[in-house]
Amino acid sequence: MAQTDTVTRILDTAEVLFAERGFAETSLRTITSKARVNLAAVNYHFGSKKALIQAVFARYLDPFTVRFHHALDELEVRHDGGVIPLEELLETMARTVLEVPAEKHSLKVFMKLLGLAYSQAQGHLRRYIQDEYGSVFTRFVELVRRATPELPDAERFWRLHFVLGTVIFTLSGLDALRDIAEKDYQEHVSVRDLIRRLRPVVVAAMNAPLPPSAMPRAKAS
Amino acid sequence: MAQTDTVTRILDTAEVLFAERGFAETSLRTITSKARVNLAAVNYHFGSKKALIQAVFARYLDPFTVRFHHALDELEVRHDGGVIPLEELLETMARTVLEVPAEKHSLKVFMKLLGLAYSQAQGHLRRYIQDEYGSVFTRFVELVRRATPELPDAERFWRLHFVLGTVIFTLSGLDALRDIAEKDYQEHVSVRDLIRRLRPVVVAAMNAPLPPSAMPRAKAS
DNA sequence: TCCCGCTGGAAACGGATGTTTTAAACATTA
DNA sequence: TAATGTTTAAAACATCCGTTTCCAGCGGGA
Repeated sequence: MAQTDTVTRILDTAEVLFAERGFAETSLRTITSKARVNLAAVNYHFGSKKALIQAVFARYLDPFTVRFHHALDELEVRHDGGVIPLEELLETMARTVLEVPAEKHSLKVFMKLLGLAYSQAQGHLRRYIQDEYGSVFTRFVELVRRATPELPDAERFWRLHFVLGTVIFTLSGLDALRDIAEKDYQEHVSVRDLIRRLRPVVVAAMNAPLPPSAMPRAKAS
Repeated sequence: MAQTDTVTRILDTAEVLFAERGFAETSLRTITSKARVNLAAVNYHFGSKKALIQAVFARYLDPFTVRFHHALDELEVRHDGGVIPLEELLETMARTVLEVPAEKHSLKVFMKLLGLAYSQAQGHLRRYIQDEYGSVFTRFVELVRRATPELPDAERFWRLHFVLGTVIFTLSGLDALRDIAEKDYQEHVSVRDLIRRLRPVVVAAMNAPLPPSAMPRAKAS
């Protein structure tokens, strides 16, 4: 290893550039020149650009999943197998998301990447994340199910994705929004401020009254 | 004009391809060949690829803004200059969004495009939309302000973007989500179903209790 | 000492991209 | 008819892209 490992220098540079411009708009030449490594190094170490993209995500998601699993284990123990309140579940998730990048990466970058993973077509990425990290999400959803027994399954499914949209959308577009907010309201917002604002909104969204059932033909149950 | 105008044939093809794969991932050659139009036609009629992208958005946003302005005019008249309830404002916006593409374009495409406009870096697009259509949004925000006087300005700003995230995120990723939902819950969801589900959630989110003030120095409130 | 596997550097490969140009046909209108 | 705007065709342009190749250095093990 030189001063810092070539591999990590590539990853550090790539994640920032990807977050700023997207995947297709970031060339390997831009990455390698800004990282001061050889162009061939990416294909040598990762094999391809797609693999680089996945590696960037893995560096965030791998520690996230183990931490989140641990946090959920702890939560289940503390509640003795009983139902865990929704607020605690959301709180735990938020805390874990905050902890992981705090170690040495940027939360902003992490969120932008998540936003990109959803919006950019990049089929391979969605599949990779689904296959590699789907199980944590499944476990979380099951716990949320027990915490909100009054919600029909389909309704809970959609609401979870509603709030997922809120979080990813807001945090991934944070810079632009923050600029407007600071200009108009002379108020500096940190990511933690945002999460504090997010909490009551998310809880209220999950607990909103059910919509009028508009099934074409009502059927029993 | 031939069978259908070359310009509209380009726009029709481009908007679908852009929505499916994103801007950078869609080449002019793909567009023109699928539209059965000459490659040079795009640069002849629009000048550049950037201008094509903006034209695709303009075809949706131009009729949207005039309709939305009219709807807001009507709403203000009906309430005699008084305060318009939040529910009616949201309802009006939803109705307008639904009406515009219904004429001859796809709502799904429209929503995917909006999602792309936010997520894809494409600085020029965000600037174009902001400059060209910012005023309607400003007017809407001002009406929402009067409808929610108890909300601090900054809080309302963030909550509006929270729900904006929910809507755009959900509707732009609709296809993927719908596939999962139908598989897991044997339930077909139309866009209108989704909006029905969205309404109580959005209202609850806007009316959520204020977060604990975490200002560095607490001030009486 | 020789050899081998790993890393780095420079260059080139093959292909795709946005754009421009030149040319000829076609349609519409004055 | 003449002029004008539109469309097609084919080719070339200049870049930029991801990827591959070749070779020089380097390390430690035989």
